[in-house]
Amino acid sequence: MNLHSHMNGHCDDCPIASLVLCHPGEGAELRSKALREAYRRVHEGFVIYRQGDPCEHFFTLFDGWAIRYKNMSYGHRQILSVLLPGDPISLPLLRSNKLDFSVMALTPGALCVFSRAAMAARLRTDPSFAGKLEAFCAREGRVADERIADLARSASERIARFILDLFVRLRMRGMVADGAFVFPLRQHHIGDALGLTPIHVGRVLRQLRDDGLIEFGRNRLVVRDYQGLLKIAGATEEALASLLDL
Amino acid sequence: MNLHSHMNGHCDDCPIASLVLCHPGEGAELRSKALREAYRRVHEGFVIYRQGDPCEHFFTLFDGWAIRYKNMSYGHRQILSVLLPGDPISLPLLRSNKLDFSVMALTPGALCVFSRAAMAARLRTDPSFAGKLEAFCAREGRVADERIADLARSASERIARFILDLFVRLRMRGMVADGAFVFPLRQHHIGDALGLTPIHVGRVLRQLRDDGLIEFGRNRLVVRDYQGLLKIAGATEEALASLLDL
DNA sequence: CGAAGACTTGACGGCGGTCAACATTGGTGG
DNA sequence: CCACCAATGTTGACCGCCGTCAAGTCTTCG
Repeated sequence: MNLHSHMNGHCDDCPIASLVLCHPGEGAELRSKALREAYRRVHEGFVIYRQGDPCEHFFTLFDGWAIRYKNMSYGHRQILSVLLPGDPISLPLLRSNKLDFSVMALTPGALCVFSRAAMAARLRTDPSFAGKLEAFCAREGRVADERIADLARSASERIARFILDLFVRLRMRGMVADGAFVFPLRQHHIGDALGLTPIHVGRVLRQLRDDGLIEFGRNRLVVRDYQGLLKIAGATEEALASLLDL
Repeated sequence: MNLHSHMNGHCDDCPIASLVLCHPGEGAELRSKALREAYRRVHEGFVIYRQGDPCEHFFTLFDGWAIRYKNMSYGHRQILSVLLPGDPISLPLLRSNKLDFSVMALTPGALCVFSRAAMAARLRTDPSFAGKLEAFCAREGRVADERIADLARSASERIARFILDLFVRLRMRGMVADGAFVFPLRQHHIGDALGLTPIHVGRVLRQLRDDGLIEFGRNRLVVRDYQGLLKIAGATEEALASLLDL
């Protein structure tokens, strides 16, 4: 069975229901509130949303990887977060039709598309949805605070954390097998996310590989020594996990 | 008239009503929803909330400066944001009774204290309050994204931005006269906020002063060349202002 | 007057940025 | 099948921003 069979299905059958904000919930009454307007495949490099454009839709990334980024003064771009299957493209889209950042697909993938107006209406009438939205907002706040704390961390701490964050989030989604997962990011993406040059990212990754902590090849990364990475990151397993709780 | 006369007043008479989340709004019906349970003065250094403690209250900082910070591995602390009069101590307190950071008063000040349960109830029954909360959340998200973008900025860019942010926020509150404002932060606070050492903060501040962009003395800072600071920060006046829109 | 805290200054060193050359890979068209 | 090119990653040399350490000044406060 292909993931994309979801295209024709109802939200009730969503294979990642437990991860997403948009799931209508249990019960016949709620089921009628499955508001998905469209299922849309996107190709690698597709700009899902462009900074400043008006937009009347809300999206959940159903499949593939995406980045949320800002264009900075003189060409540089800052990656604000990496989006994985199940992540909302942007919670603020529920309230505003314009955003301060862009979102781009990094791999072929798929979106579930909702009407902003319908989501706003559901927010008013469905208390459990409102509560879920609050939980998602709170989590985004915790994650953002941790990124701000990166300001005082060294390159290797930032990179170890970055890898661990993706590792844990992918593991929640069942996308890790024996420490290994698909890894479509280039070194310049890691640099753009962490404020480092791709060259220095390469140096640190090489060091981590030489020390036996990770392995990587084309489009693939393996976490070989989880505890060792945690130590370099200056983090604990519990701290990492609680960041992502809802 | 002393600011603290608010202690005895009703939220209707709040002098910073336009800035705050907690204001009950217009009309007799809404006025009855002024939920403030207490007005509490705090001294310099008072820990308003300690990371991880359970808490059944929600707070608005009514007067004074405060910092929101995390204790990091080995003694260092990361300042996540500087709170000014009118700012909520923490929006996530509306949903969770435990937070991942602490909040401390930097100067003598005052809090308006609310019951979390009562605020949650108001959130369910008052759509305009829910909308206002969404707006505050969205703004915090924009501000956090800008801090994350600091990862790729130099020390002087970060510091210029930091000063401009405080300048604009204080000006909104009528706390700037002729470019000058009270500035209770020490250099080590700026360092803890931006991931720099206090020594290097001192170097950059001295440079900014020597170039005629700012002046500073004990507990006071003057923005002498707003445009020059904007240029160093790599920002525009509009970008700074729109960050803070509601 | 003594002590603690904040700021300044100078010397030194390392982390990470910059630049250039080169290897490798994958995609495209001949 | 091969030539070509673009994108990615690797390596090495060099350097500058910023961290570290230490000494000294000034203010504030007990």
